[in-house]
Amino acid sequence: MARPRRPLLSRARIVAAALDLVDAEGLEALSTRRLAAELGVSGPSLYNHVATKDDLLDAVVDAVLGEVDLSMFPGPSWRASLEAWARSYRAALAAHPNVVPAIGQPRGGRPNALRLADAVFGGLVDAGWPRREATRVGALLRYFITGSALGTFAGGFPDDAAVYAGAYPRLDQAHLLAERQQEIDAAAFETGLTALLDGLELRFAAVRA
Amino acid sequence: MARPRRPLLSRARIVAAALDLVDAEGLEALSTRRLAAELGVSGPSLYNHVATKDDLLDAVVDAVLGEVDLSMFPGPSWRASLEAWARSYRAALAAHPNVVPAIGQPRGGRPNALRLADAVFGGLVDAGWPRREATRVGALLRYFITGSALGTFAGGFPDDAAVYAGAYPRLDQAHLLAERQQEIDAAAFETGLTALLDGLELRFAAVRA
DNA sequence: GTCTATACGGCGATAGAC
DNA sequence: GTCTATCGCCGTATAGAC
Repeated sequence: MARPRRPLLSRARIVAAALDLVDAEGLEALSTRRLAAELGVSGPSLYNHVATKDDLLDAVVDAVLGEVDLSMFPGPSWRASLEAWARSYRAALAAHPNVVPAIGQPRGGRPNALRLADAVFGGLVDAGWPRREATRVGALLRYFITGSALGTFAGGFPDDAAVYAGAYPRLDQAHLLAERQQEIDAAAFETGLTALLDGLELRFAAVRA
Repeated sequence: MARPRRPLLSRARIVAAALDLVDAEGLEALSTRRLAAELGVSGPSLYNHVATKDDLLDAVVDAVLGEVDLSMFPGPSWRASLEAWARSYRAALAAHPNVVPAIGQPRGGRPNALRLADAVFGGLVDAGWPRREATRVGALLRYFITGSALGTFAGGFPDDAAVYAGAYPRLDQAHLLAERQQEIDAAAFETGLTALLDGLELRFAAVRA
């Protein structure tokens, strides 16, 4: 084959297939040859639509960010909007746990990351937050949400807690069991989100006074 | 050369050299061949002391966690201890920014991660937090700190903000400049830490009542 | 402009000699 | 516990067919 009458590939199709592959088999399974095979095409063909593998990975991450619901902005209460957004953000990452480790290697050029920032910033400013404060609040919530996703979905303690018995006197076995980790993470996210929003309410009052 | 009379390598020496290499040239520069060359040895020799490259990377991350100061536990005030710990944690990550993206791929087996968890959990319990709450508080603070490090040290928006002019109506140019990002991140960390601790004080009062 | 085939250098990891 | 040799995979550059 040479040039087909209609293109077999497109950036969108490549990114979608890459996300499917990562979801199904993990980040390690994403190689250009493997992905090309999945698309019924030869390896180097991808490079007509994608600059490098890092570029592709960035696009995959951005596709996940594109699933974050932003319909809560604008809303009647900045607190309620932020809370809904945080849960929606976390849910999008939870839907693609294998992608989560890749959020650690950003290279810029993620349109949906900016779309998120724009919506949150705008919502906060409309609710009366000073612009500089709104920037910080958006960033700090993102820190908490992505950090939580990383802690939660990217693995953690090994299953065999007995190895550590005695070495860490304050931790009991419950902390070290992988099965327990999931419920700890869910509860920690909820507790942290509430604490963060409570603290931000205090700040909002102080900053408007 | 065959077997030397005294070992040329040790796990500790390998991990230290790997951390130096990553600090100096970034994560991508860390290959078994390159690291071996740095140690004056042949590539496969490393495998006598390290199981896989992932094992090595885990050990490098754990070495950074080993630099986190924990002397604030136990302390007179859980809030002050937590605040000092958060800053010390962030400082350790800031000292090794190139390692930060690797915290997203944990595989377990990081003794210093458990050492941190043990100290924080113990400090909170001693201060009167119920055990289940203390577990969550330790986790949620870790989320915020690591998420913040990732957002801060692992790169972000591209330098050329003009590209995005108009597409994201609520963001002004200040958000998009890389130089601004550092001060935004520092301020967001401080704001978030204060909000989190304020919110946790409310929770502490409620939980003890 | 979009595909194919081929090729290069580097990678993580193993096998076996000393 | 180190060496050398080697394997199979990787990202991707290049050249050519249509």
